[in-house]
Amino acid sequence: MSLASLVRKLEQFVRLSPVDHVILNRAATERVRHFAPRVDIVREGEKPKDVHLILSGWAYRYKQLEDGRRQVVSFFLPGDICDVNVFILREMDHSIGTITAVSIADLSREFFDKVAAEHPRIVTAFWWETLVNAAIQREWTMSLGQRTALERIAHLLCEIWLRLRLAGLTQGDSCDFPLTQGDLADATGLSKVHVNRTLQELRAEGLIVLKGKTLSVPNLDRLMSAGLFNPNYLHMDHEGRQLDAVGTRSDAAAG
Amino acid sequence: MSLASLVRKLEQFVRLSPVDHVILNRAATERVRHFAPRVDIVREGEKPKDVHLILSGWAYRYKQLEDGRRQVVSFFLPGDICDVNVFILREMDHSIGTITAVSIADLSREFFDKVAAEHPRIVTAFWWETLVNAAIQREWTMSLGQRTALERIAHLLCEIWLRLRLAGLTQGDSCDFPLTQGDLADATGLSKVHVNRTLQELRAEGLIVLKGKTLSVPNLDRLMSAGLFNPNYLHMDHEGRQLDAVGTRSDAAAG
DNA sequence: TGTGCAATGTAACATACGTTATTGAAAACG
DNA sequence: CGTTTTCAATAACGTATGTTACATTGCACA
Repeated sequence: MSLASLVRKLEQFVRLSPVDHVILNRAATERVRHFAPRVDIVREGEKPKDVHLILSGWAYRYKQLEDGRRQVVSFFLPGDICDVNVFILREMDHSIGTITAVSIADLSREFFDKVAAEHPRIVTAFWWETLVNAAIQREWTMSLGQRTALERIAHLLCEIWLRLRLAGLTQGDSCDFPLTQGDLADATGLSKVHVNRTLQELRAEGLIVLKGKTLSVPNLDRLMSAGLFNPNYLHMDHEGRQLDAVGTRSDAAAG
Repeated sequence: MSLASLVRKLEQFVRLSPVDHVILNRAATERVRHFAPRVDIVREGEKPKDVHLILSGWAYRYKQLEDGRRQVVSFFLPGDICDVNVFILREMDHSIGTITAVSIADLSREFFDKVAAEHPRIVTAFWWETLVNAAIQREWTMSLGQRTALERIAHLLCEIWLRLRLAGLTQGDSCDFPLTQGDLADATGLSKVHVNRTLQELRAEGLIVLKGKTLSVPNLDRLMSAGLFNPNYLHMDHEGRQLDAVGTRSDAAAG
């Protein structure tokens, strides 16, 4: 399936060899599972067994308090890897659930060990993925702590937009957008009502067109400035790719 | 200096060999730098060169918006490692500044390459550190998105308390606490005034004693329940220690 | 041993956002 | 193909937290 999104994304950063492609391809086709929308893939408290690669569909990571308050802490889009090396932890501290129908490939510990030993470029690529995810999480901290409701939502939409584009999943100025206002509320720490108000405001200013399950962004720059969005934290920089060199040395720390 | 805190922390999780100790010891003494309080170690936009190991003192990671709004996104305590492998990124997406006087050891890319090739247990230990830091960042997202002011501050104090204790830096029920109310405000996304109000409230309920630069926690359980604190995300579990090295299943035990 | 500046403490007032409730329009479903 | 459920929209009202302002304490350093 859409292993393409993963490869496309990783190759933004590190050039992968034909052998690397074969390895990734095998990883992505060996143990595939399918899930319905709005279903849990992994639950807090479970022992993490595999790492999950999202082949298609959207999912999220969330945490919940005893009294039911719930926070979405990240979104997974096609091509995303859930948590490289989680299996070294004893138990999950959060849950992962699907938004749409989702296909995932399970990557075993053995896969990672083998990759670590034999495919340094993939290791580097996975480290990049890990570091970017950490940066995204920091940016969410920033959003929740400092940005207003309008800025938060604009910022989140920009982030999703750029990530989808990197994965090759935007068409012109629009994209699939399966999140409900409730999802946005749980992700931004706002109430559903206020998310609604804020979306109206974004619409009124012509920053977004959001109807059904489709989002259009007529002018990304304007949306970015509404969200005080600085894309540096996504580390998408093509120029940075003198890091091809990275792969040729006996490479960066392993997994 | 207090390389002890790092080793103590890592050995909670992975047993390190005598050789591993030597390696870490060398890393921690070769290139040491000292900084005054309230000074930047690294600035957003710079090219990351080394990884930093905090030998002594407190520091924080923060991000800033153009208009000056500022968010502390994490704290570094003695024994913490800043960002394993950051040097694969082209530029920093945040800054790191000191709170107290700080000593750090700079760990080079070459160090990581060598460790990756020859010291799998250290690699595992560093992965653990990386995964725990990611979990902490998620928990902050949760706090900022869902917890009330009182819960947020109580939660943060519990986290710092447990991390200090793991590093061997608590004395009985009290510890050094160099954060100002302004720091707490920037970390919790609250105003200084409201942090002050909230600290008064925590004091009034006997949950904390905070005076000068010393914090006492007379009853950790009560503070934890005020903050809806569940320590699972810190992954301090000793039982999980049947992990010696990635891929190498073997004995439990440890010092 | 003052003197100055940063940190803490309080009060009065302002507001962005939450809560509850109701309605209509889409989807999902049997 | 009607029925049920979910999702979106909007309004009225409530509150946790922000803002501004100023007084007090503590501590670095001359």
